[in-house]
Amino acid sequence: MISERKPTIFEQKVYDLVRAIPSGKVCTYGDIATALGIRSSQAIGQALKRNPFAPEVPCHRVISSSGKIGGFYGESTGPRIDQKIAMLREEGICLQNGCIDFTRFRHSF
DNA sequence: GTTGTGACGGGTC
DNA sequence: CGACCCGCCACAA
Repeated sequence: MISERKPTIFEQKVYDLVRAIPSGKVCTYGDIATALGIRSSQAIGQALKRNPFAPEVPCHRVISSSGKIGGFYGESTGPRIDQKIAMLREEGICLQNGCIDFTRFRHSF
């Protein structure tokens, strides 16, 4: 059981944006942060990491601006990352040497 | 109330 | 391209 805390307006906005990402598309922390009007992508990671909407919010569609997967879904930077990559592939997203070619899959808010 | 840290980004060196 | 610093939000101790 995950510790549920009261999601702040900020988090709710993050979840809403991430949830709005269509299948086969991805987005970066910076995009979300900018979309929310802030400059802190860390807060995005916090919100996603704390995300009480696990499968509801496709955190795996949120990646670093570097194209790296970062580390979401479950514990943290672990074997689940591979599962996420496989899932992204299923959605039509290709991995370039461990990096997502978000240049072709970047979602526009 | 203060401090430190975190799934980060961007700019600068 | 790698390393360092700053910024920014939320949460735990």
